[in-house]
Amino acid sequence: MHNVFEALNERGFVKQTTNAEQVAHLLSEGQVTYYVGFDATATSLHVGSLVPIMAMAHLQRAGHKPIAIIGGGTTMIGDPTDKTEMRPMLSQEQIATNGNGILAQLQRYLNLGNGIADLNNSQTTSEVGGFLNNADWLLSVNYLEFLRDIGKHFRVNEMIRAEGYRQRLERELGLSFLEFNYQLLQAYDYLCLFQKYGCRLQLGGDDQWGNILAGVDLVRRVEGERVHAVTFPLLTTASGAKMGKTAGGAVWLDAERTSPYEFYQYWINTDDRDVSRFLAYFTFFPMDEVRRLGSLEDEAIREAKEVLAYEVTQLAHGKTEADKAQTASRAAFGGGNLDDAAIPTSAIASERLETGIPIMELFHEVGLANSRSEARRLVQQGGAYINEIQYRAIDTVVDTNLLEADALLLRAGKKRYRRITIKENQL
RNA sequence: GGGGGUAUGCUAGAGCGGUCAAAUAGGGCAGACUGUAAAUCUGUUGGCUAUGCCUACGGUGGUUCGAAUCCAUCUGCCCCCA
Repeated sequence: MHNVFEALNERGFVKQTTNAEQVAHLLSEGQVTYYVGFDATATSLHVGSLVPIMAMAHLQRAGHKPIAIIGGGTTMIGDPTDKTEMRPMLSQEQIATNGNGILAQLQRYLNLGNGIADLNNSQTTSEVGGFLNNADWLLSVNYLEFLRDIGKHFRVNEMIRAEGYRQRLERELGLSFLEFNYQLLQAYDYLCLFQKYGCRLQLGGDDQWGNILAGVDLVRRVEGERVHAVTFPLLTTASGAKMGKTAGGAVWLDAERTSPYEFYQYWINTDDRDVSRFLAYFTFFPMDEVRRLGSLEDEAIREAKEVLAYEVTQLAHGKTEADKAQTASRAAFGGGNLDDAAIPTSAIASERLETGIPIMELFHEVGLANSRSEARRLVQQGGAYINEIQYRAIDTVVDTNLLEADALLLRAGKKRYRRITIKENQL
């Protein structure tokens, strides 16, 4: 086994470790079971989760065994690190549903075994990996036992020294007892995973460092064993924005929420300064290649962006979708024709077009504007195009005269396209 | 348990009882310039059947010709004391 830890480090995945040498040693000695926790608040992960996912994938490729857990139990509490708001409490069914969606996405990158998608019955992991819900062990926890067996290992004065909590306290934000306990539960997860599956390495975002360390300590105190932790740097784009956020909200891995085309576009629009980092994180290219692409400058860097976008899209959605997205993208921005483009399409009843649809209404209806007023502004400001012809009159009515090959190509601003097809009269 | 403070649009944050759909900044969107980048400049940024109408300034109820602005009460959050 070559040294995966070095590889991860080189790619920028490592922010903090319990002890770099020991972690490297551990990973070079034999198969290591490692785990990462994922948020189960939605049915889909978004691109922010790609960092842990890719790190897990690198480790699995090196022969180690991944366990992904979703926080069915911890979601019911709310993580204090998420300072802005308490996470919504979700029902167990909801979490299970979300979990299934998330598992499907993880499986594109990892082999988590099979037969464990059923979260009601997830207490097993296969040879290659596993997917667990921490509700399995947290829900049955007895408060008094928990205090006695787990709680006694935590020192409050130590806990409040942790950055996350300290900030909360110093900035006078307040911290509920409920939130305060989050750390114990997360630590308990690690202990359970160590006991049942021999898990010896936990990975997570750097904001989780305190919680993860608590788990490391707990295992040492209860079992007298040394387990490890590695955190990832928290990604922001060069312009300071949170990774994976765009105007339309988060960039999801689910094709239903974020189409492969939009997904591709997100990566194409990467800030120049981020290209090389992102190639290291989000593709499997050897570092030599990453460095080569990352060193491109000025216009040539678009080549690197295209490679990045294609690769990431292919990983998330498969080759077919990636090809389609790339073709569509090239056509839309390279001047080619758009006929076979994978541009989001909406259908409109033919009779409505015969009557004529006010342009504002059309743009609003297909989702290129959030309201008619917004559509009106779009038109007035010269951002509305139909078949690449700009329309600035708000009283424009779209009817069958504008059809080209039985379709309309709408464009809002420079980048957002929507194809309109005709739907025959409804039955 | 007692006392005090605060609650505004996506966010932060102004706001004399009328001229407040609400200053300003950030963010978003559009335009110009570009490389589908960044930076910069300009415009715009609640909704609608649109020179007017509706909904909004934590909830409810009052005072008033008129309230985001005053009063009462409820709720949330914060601070001090216990």
